[in-house]
Amino acid sequence: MFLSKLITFGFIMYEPLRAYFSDKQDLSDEDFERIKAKFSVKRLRKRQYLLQEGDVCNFTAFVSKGALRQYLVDEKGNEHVTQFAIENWWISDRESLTLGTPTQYNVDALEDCELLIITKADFNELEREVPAFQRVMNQVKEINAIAGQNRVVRALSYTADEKYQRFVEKYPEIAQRVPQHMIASYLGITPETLSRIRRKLFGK
Amino acid sequence: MFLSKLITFGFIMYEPLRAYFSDKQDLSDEDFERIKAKFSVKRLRKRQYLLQEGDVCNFTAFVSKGALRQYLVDEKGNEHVTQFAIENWWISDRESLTLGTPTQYNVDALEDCELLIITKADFNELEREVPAFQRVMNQVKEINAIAGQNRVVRALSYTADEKYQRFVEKYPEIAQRVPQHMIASYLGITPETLSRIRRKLFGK
DNA sequence: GATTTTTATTGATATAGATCAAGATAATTT
DNA sequence: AAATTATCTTGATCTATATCAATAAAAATC
Repeated sequence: MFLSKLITFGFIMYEPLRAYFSDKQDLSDEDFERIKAKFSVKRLRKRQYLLQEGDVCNFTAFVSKGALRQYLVDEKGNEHVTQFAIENWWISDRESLTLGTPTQYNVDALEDCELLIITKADFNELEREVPAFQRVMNQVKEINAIAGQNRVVRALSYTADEKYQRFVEKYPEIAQRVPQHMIASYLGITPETLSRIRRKLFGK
Repeated sequence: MFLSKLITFGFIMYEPLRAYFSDKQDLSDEDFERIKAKFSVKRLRKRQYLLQEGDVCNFTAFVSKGALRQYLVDEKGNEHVTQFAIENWWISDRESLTLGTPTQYNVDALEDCELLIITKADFNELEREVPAFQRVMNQVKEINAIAGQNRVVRALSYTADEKYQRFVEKYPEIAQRVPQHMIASYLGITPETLSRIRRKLFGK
């Protein structure tokens, strides 16, 4: 029993992170140990917050299991989902993290989650001292920048059903795993409209 | 006459770039010389293209004078402006640049421009070898990532006049300098709608 | 397993913003 | 300076999507 717990915490939990890095960079065991040492395990129950509006975000989280959403509440009280995160995604608020300002977002768990958390200071240290870490994170930032640019284009120029279809193509797993009304919110349309789009697309 | 030309090309042209870097980092003359050596001057007449759909983008441009727009043409033939760039902005297509894929964008000059161009290879070299350059460019990327995230939120949750008002607040100079219908396009609204919004805002 | 709570569907109506069309300015080009 | 081209405005209409309201079904909680 004691052994199995050791295995769980000392090994299994970090496997998705190792796989993630190994996939993108040749990674020595030594480098991975230095990376791993900076991450701590955090479990989150469904509905729990990882971050709440007004907090200063001083961490970045890697999702090793589960699903979360980032959203904000506007002046009229409407929620807008800005991001989803499932296994092998990173979640944080870059604006709050970089500038040290209170975040405008909430991040909560849509399922029970297992996260690997690294503080801002440790993240910066790894970037400076472990080149493999820096290279992988630069890749991630690059990919995110590109995706963000494309997302703006789609948000501004696509109709509601084009947006939904592109979303399903791009993120089929998320499309099945999270509530429809949250996808509607992410796409900037109402749940009723999304329901009608789906009826039209998938026959009766 | 010969002297003045030397001054123009050897010195004046690069001043905006030096000021830009000095403003963000303590910069030795030596570092700036290494940076400067990698940039070449390019002049562009109004309406000329810097980049066209289908090209592979292998450069990044710093605007030392003038104004440009990036836009794409969708399947229905509609133009969508995705970005403006004026003095002290960078313009490129990160997706094409990073992935080596043909760009989906066009970039053209809205006024006569003076640009400082650096190739992808030279850019990467400077990032590796001049830490001050790397730090400044990381800052730029960070700021762009944050701005991009906020832009998505605004695109999805703001009404047409909220979008326009935020744009004018955020980019008052661009708002005055570029044609209205291009701003409309950038905001994802029609020129007619923007005209009506302005009438409402600025009285008769 | 009964009761809340969350999620999805459907219909009726309203509305922000698009589209179409025409004319008026303003800026470029010849 | 005349002619062409680009830009902006205004009105009339249309349409995609929102809003409001009710119900149903599924999931979570007691």
